[in-house]
Amino acid sequence: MANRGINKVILVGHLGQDPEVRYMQNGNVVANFSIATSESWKDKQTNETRDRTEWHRVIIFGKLAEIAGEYCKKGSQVYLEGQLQTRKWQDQSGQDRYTTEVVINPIGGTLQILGSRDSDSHQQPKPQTTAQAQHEEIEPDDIPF
Amino acid sequence: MANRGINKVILVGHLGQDPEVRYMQNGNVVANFSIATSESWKDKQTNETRDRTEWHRVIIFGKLAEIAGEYCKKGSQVYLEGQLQTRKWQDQSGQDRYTTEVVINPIGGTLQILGSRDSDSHQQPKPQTTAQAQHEEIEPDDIPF
Amino acid sequence: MANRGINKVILVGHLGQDPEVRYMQNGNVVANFSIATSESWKDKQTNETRDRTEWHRVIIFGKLAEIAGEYCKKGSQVYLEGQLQTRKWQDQSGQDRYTTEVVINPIGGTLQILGSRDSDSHQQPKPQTTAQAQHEEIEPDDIPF
Amino acid sequence: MANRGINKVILVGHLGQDPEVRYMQNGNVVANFSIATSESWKDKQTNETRDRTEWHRVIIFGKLAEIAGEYCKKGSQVYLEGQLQTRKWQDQSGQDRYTTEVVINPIGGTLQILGSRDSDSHQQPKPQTTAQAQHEEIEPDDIPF
DNA sequence: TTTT
DNA sequence: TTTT
Repeated sequence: MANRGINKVILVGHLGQDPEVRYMQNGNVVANFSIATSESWKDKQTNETRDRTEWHRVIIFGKLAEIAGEYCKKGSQVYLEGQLQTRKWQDQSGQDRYTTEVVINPIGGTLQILGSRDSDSHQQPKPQTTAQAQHEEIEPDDIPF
Repeated sequence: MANRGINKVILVGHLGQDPEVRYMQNGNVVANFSIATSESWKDKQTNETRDRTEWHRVIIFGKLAEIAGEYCKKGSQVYLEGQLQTRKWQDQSGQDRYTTEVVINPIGGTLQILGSRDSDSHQQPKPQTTAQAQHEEIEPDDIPF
Repeated sequence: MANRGINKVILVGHLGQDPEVRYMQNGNVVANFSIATSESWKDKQTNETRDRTEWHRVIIFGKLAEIAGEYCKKGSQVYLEGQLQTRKWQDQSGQDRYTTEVVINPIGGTLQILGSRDSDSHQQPKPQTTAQAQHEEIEPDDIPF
Repeated sequence: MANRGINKVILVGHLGQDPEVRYMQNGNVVANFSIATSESWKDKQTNETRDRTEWHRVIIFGKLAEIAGEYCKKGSQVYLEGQLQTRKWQDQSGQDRYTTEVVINPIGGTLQILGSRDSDSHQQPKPQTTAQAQHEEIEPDDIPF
């Protein structure tokens, strides 16, 4: 458990679709989704406003995957902390291909659902959906949000 | 402009009060507020749920201070990136005192207002208030949120 | 174990003194030290190079405290990840005082010793001393650096 | 210049090769290299120590690219902060391919060369080579490391 | 002093 | 595919 180096990704963005959750034979849970981060800037040459959206493939393991499955949906804004991982696979023609994903593990990873508070009127309080868990050993009744 | 070391703070929390904005004689703008971050956990000994809220003093300079003044208010949820700075001052009795603050400078600092989207019903879209600027040289009309 | 908000500090700097390590009656270990982060910049008015060093009080719990005690010393360069915590105490005159520290807990916290490689000549490779542990449950023989 | 979302990568690792630096016709500078981050852990099933090295493609623009070209080399340990970007390209057969890179821009990006201090003997202090620049507008003589 |  |  000694590491050499830091491999950390921090994203705040919106989910492009509902998470896909799979329950493994060994009890593990895995969730997948993509989230978008956008930036816009004014092009100094043309004086036009330009825009770029980046999509990030996110894969979550363990308790946070369950939380994602239950509380995140298409359009949810989340804060997450994970690490970069590039996976090798073969396409139909047998060629090597690589896909880079942001992996959120129970240890060191974080997921929080943001927002949930009506920003203009506070008259209608809603159930808070901000959530976080950082550890596999959490008991289900530990998730009070 | 060469640095030795990294001094970085990342916070997501809610403002405890409206930002206090001051316009300096030299045109600089400074904004102050405090934000709360909370964590709760189950005490393994007593089996009780416990809770701790941490308050952080935030001071913002430049364009981001103006944005804070205009778009942040008490209760707003924000993402911010700044650095730790401990300031020495004298109390009434002349004794040295120290206060640690999170300073957000135009270069390297970030402020984004989160949320603004109704998390349950998407029927009534609201004006987006998520915002960021990272650079002093931004023209006012560059802030489109 | 649900949290509201993110409270994260990332520092890279050098220790100002050897860590002070205390072993508690309950078996817990706590280490303290300060680390310096410096930045220098050219003052645009005076055209002089200016310099500022910031000192951060760090407190470490658990296995990472032991690692700090054994492998960090005055002058060591470290990467660390912790959270801000402001502690209230009373001075001799009974007045409330506050001290802000960077707390590194076994869960979510990180400590890595940097360097160890001669940056000028690569002829004499040295044993790598970069290290990290993020979890209390680490067995002692798991720390191979 | 308003952004929606946070896209941030923090890496500490060693360069796999000397940086490749290209000077563009318009005066821009671009540097490329890969850096490795490693983690090891004990497999709980087999009780064996396992190891995984992740390689990250890094691309740097502007002044930091020049710094990388001059001061980084194969084996250098660096701290860097950038953002994820996935680039689409066509392979020889015309098929779409995607490559994810960590992009370090002058604004918001950071590069620091770590180490430079002999970790075992402190008798012979060496010139500090830790360095950082965060801004395009830096004059060459601003880089004192 | 926030938020749920 | 998100969000404003």
